[in-house]
Amino acid sequence: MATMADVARVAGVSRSTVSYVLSGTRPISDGTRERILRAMKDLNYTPNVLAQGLAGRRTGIIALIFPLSEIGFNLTEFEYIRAASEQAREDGYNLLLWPFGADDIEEVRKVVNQGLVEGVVLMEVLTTDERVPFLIEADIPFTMIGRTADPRDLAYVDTDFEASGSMAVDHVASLGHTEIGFLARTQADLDAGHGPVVRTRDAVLAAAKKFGIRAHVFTASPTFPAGWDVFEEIRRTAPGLTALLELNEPATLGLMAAAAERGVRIPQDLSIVAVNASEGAAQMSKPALTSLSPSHGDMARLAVKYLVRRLRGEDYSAFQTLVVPELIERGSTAVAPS
Amino acid sequence: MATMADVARVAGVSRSTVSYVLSGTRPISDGTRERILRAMKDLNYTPNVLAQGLAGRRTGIIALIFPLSEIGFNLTEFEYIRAASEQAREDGYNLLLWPFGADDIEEVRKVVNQGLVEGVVLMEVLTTDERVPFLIEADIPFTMIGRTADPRDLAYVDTDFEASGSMAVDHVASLGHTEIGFLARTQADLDAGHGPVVRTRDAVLAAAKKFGIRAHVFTASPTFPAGWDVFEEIRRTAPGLTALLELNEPATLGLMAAAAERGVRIPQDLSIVAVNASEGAAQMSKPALTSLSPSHGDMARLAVKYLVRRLRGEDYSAFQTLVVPELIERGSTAVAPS
DNA sequence: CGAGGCAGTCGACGCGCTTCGTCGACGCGC
DNA sequence: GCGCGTCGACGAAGCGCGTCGACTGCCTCG
Repeated sequence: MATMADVARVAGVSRSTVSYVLSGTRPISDGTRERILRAMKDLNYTPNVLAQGLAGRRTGIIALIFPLSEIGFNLTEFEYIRAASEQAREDGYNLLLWPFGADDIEEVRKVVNQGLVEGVVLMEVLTTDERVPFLIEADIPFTMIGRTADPRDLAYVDTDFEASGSMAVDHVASLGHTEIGFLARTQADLDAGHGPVVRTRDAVLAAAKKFGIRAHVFTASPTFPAGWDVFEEIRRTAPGLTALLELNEPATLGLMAAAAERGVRIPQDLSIVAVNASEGAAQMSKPALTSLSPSHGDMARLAVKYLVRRLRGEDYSAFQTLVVPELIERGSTAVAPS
Repeated sequence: MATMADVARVAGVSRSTVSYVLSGTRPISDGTRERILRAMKDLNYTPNVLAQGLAGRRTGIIALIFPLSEIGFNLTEFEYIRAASEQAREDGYNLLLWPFGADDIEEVRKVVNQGLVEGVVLMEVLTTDERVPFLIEADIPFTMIGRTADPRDLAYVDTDFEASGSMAVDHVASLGHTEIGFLARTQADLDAGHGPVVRTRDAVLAAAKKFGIRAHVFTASPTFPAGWDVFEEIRRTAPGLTALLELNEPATLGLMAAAAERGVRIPQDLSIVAVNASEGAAQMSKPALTSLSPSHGDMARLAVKYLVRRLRGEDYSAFQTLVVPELIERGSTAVAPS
């Protein structure tokens, strides 16, 4: 591992000169620059990130904080992580993975104080998320995937759940459905103020009211068997229900299996709209689900880009994006049965 | 951000003394230790990782290299990543995510030369994987999830696909099936020497031969529609087939949908065994899949543990684990139809 | 009673890099 | 011909920490 001193010696210049050709902070004549670059090539030189970080302030590392307690399978999370790591690399950053429970905030402070990380991408942001004021107060640059209740001047990328919910209701209303359900995740998620679930539910209920449609809310843990159970619950408590909007793919798959078992046909007897499902997940059933699917990968990439630009000193007050997904009709919605 | 010098000043000792209580390298009297620890608490001191890394040689960072080209959804990968990051944190390490194509090896060298990373966990190892000799030659400590054709003295954790394949065949043979199929992933994966697929296929074919069972190999990309297609292919080219062993959940879901459509009942008309599917994935269908499911999370955790122990200087020649999964009968296998 | 040993502490150097202040050399205008 | 501004390059001072050598008492042993 060659050091900068080696390069300087080989090129016959001082260390600082080498440093300046690397950073471009000061003018260097073409001649010396050439010599230095050649020396770097010859020696197979790569700057030591730690030393750079210590001396300057740039470490080239950003962290992705993701919640570790989630149960059930979650492709969305995976898409976030994969896309974020790819984007980070494309922007010349390393992506550190920090699995934190929403509670151990102090841990975050600790790790940040280590000086390793320049900025942070927060995912699975709650509408009231104590991590946010914490990061602000700690003066750590960050962007969010998701958003708090009032993300005034914070940088974020999120799905427009308000729009999604009302679009979903529009869709089933136009098909003539008059009694619908909304399948959320666990009651705990609702209580915790999980943004996607809460926002979508509220939008669905509001839109339903507007259309004069009866709407029920159901909860289920994101697992296949839970979906099975919730199907029974629906038959029992809302027998007239003909359309279901859902934010819970694993349970929905279970629910569809239960429906098939019971002879309830989809979409003839029951229409289903998947809100915020990834494309892949929406196509993972039979029939494939009519869905509102934003590209979670794109969202994560954008959040990383925002962070990088913020680290470069750009004004980030305008780094706010709400993605309005398109409604894609697949096979799971149809005109309401008479 | 307090520094070590601050702590020393407050505690009324020299910097080196502070350093020694941190590392425990030299004896410190209880009195001074107490004072120093108190000062650290008071100042909210956290050692600067970069400086530690520069001065000593420990950065407390390990990297997880994962392939970025994979298509389709892959819960297994996700489980690896999540579990690895959690384990790393439990062991006091930070986990860096490196999405590398199998080809851009030189990138790895570059990033390693940056001095940031102490060691590497390699996932999705091919039977012939050029990254392995590269890492050996570069003298970078690493462990693998998966293994090369001859992982003689390398540290790895992998599923025992040989055992899995033959157990799967045992199972269907004992149910009286005499013509079976093996559903792999893409032909490209087979050609590339993708360990799980190749090893399982070979084991299945060998076991089938032993039992005098006819065995066909099918390939499909890991997507729902591809499974649909492969079902048709099976009907066409192997109409007598009554059991399918698979290593491709997305396609299997599609295949099952196609089967339902065609009136082929599972398991009465067609038995299915999922090899190496995660528990969650196996339960994500109707009927749930009889499967051989190792815990991918545990495997990743173990790979990280091995790496950490290797970094601590332990002899790693015995860090080799082959996980033999149990066969769990769910609803997708039955006695062969007559 | 003196030599040796050991627990406990300090100072200084170096890890590889950034950056600020400085200086030599050159070209220009008057 | 002299002074001055510019360009290009240099040296040195840190960044926060690990670690080696050395020093100081004090205890032990012969």
